[in-house]
Amino acid sequence: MSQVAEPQRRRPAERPDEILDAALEEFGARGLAGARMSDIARRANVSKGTVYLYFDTKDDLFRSVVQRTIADAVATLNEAAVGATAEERIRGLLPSFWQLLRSKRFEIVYRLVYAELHNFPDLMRFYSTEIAGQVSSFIADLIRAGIENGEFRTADPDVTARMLMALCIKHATWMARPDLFPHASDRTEEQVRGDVAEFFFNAIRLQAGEPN
Amino acid sequence: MSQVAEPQRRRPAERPDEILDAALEEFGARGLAGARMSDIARRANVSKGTVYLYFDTKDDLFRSVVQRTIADAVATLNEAAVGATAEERIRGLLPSFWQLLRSKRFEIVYRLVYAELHNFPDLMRFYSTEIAGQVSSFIADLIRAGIENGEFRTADPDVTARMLMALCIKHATWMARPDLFPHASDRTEEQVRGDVAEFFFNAIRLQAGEPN
Amino acid sequence: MSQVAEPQRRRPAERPDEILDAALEEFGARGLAGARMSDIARRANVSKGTVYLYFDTKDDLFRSVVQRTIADAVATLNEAAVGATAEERIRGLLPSFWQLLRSKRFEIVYRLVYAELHNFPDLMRFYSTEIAGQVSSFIADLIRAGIENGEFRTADPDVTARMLMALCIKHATWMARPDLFPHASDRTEEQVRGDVAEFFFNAIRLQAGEPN
Amino acid sequence: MSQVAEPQRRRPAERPDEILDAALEEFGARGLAGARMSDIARRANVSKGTVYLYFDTKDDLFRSVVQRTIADAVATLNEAAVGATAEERIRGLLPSFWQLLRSKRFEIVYRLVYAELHNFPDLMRFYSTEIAGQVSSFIADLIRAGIENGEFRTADPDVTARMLMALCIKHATWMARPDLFPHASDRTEEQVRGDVAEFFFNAIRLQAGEPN
DNA sequence: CATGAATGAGATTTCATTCAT
DNA sequence: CATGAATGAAATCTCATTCAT
Repeated sequence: MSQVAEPQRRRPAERPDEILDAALEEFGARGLAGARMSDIARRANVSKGTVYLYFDTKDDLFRSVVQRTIADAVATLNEAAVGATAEERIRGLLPSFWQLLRSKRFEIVYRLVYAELHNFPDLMRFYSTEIAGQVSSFIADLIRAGIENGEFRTADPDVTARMLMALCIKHATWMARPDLFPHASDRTEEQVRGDVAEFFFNAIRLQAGEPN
Repeated sequence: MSQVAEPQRRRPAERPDEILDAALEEFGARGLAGARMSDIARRANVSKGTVYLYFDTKDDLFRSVVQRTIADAVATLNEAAVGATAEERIRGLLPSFWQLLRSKRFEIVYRLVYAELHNFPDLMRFYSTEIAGQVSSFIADLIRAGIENGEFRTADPDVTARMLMALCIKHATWMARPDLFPHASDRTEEQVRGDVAEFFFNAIRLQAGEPN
Repeated sequence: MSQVAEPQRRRPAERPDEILDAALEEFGARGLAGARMSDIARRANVSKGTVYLYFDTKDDLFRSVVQRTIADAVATLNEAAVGATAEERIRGLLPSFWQLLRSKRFEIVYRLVYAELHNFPDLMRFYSTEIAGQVSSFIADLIRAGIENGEFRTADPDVTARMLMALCIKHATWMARPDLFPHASDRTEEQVRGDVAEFFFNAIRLQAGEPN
Repeated sequence: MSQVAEPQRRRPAERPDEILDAALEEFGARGLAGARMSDIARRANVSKGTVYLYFDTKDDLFRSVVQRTIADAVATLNEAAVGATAEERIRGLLPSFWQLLRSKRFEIVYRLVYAELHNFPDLMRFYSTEIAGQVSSFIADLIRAGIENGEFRTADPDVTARMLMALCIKHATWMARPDLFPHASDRTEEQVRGDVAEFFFNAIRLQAGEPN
């Protein structure tokens, strides 16, 4: 009888995630110091007090935002790279790596990491081992295999892996900020990805008749 | 309404530059919102009020810091790239480009630009045309020449220029923050520069007997 | 970034009014520029921040102080002026007009209006139409009636209304500031009011046998 | 030979007056607290330091501004009031009194006195005895003579003098601020002065056949 | 659990005043 | 005498954090 359209009251289990989403946006837009707890709360549709129910301080919230995204990103890493040749396996890996780099969430966190991780040494360590380390050695392994089976020119696999990462990360950054970096505004997402792959394999592919 | 000032002892024309230097450091260490005008003043060995003698607001100071560095960087661009072949000319250009990227001042401003230029549309335009645009087309011209004279594989010169820039910028970034990006901590500055050059020219050099 | 707040103890709806009262006092004592937000807060028994919860800026607070008092004053105007003759009706109006002029709140706001309304054109318009306009034409109407029924000498009713207002306002001002204007320090409130009324009616009363 | 159009260098004797003039304007426009020493200096075409050569503090400058104007005003008082009857003598006095009240300088100082003299007890005393006292008793004397020679109705001369002052001051104020007090915007300066005089003498003139 | 009024430390900015030149 | 760069106390305003309800 008093059951009249009394809308959603609470969904406690989702609260923290909603707050983290809101925080990601605000930190992304204003930076750590510039973002306001009250704006984060408003964006998450909760009161200021509620944020403090789940996160002790602003720094703690920031930490959680970064950590969650890093963890998610690492999970993405499990994508199997399949294929007959090393090149095929690497080509298979690229789309999901690219997708990660181009996701809004990662774009923001990458920027925050770059700009603000100074004062969070623990987060810094976490980031550098989890992301930087894992991806790098994953790719390096594929390259090493390609060198060993004669597909690729002899070179330091780690060094070469970094070349690929540099190309991908920087181009993804540029695509994400056409305002700041209008470099490639004439090319599509797919074209850019193709450009990078072509360039990369041109650099490492063993040419016919070339001694290794 | 009453002070016991113990005022100035010199009045050098370098005041503004000293303040800009101090501001660069503080903005670099804490970001735009995080840096305190009082710390900037102290670092510049002047009082808080003096900063406001030369810069109207914090934002204005930030603007000036970025602008000055961009202007300096662009000036660096005049380095003539000399050499007989296109490859030689590009190799000649690399050291000064690399030096710019690795300079403390540019590293900081690049980070600030990346993190905070959001709210400074005019600066954004300035940056993207001055730096991004100029450097990019300068390199593209060299590559185009190399393609035309048969040194390099046929490819879009602009696309290829961006490959070089991506490799250089990202590796310079990594070298500047070994804490965050410990990728290449086993290699020296020169080795990294050599790695990048080798990789780049392998990708674009026209192989003997390869049709173009 | 860390506080040991020892916060609120009640949350009455009267907060804004308490702050307005405190602000009135401080603005009255020191003027707009001279009053300090911290003093206003202390006088209202709230913290500095609380004032900003209700009023955006100092100017906004000033505006509200003036506006509230003007609105209250205008409300006072509804006092019906009753009596058989025009003179009786005017005499009936005088006490409440006088009381308004002599109220502490109005005295202060009148002074503030006089000294600071320069920079608040909207408030200025509000004040001049609400107060100056309304009171003036209200009195003029009573005088016009008296002229028409032969009680008063023929004269411009608006001009005559202003004579009454000038007498009342200035004498009220003098009574309020015996330090600055020691003119009438030998006479009581009631005597002054009587002096003004006698003088005024002597000026406008049609003498027996005088042609009109 | 080097005597080329090298403009006015200094006129030390006039400096203090120029500064006082500038200060009057600024204090008038912004109030005591709102006026800035630097603006006063600029308006006087001198440097900030120069102001302090002549006046110890801002308060001191304010004091001097007020004092000079009061002294000038008092000097004006020496205007002899001549005429055969008391009414003629009073009518003769009115123009110069009105002129004083309507002078820009006095208008400003009167406002400053009203708004800011709080914190200057000595100035307050000076003002109230010099201006208020002198003018008041000067007029009262004329009225007393008129009562004694049968021109005016019997009344307290001091009380009656204040009536005249109230009428003049308030109307002058209104004329000076047509924005704030648009009361009499339809009447000319001369009309208003005539209105006041007519009204005043109607109130005090002994009517034919009226017992005194 | 959730709220949001209240707090107050601290940041930006202003400006009267000084004094080396 | 005159200057104006420099000072720093003090004012306005912000916002992370708390806690009574």
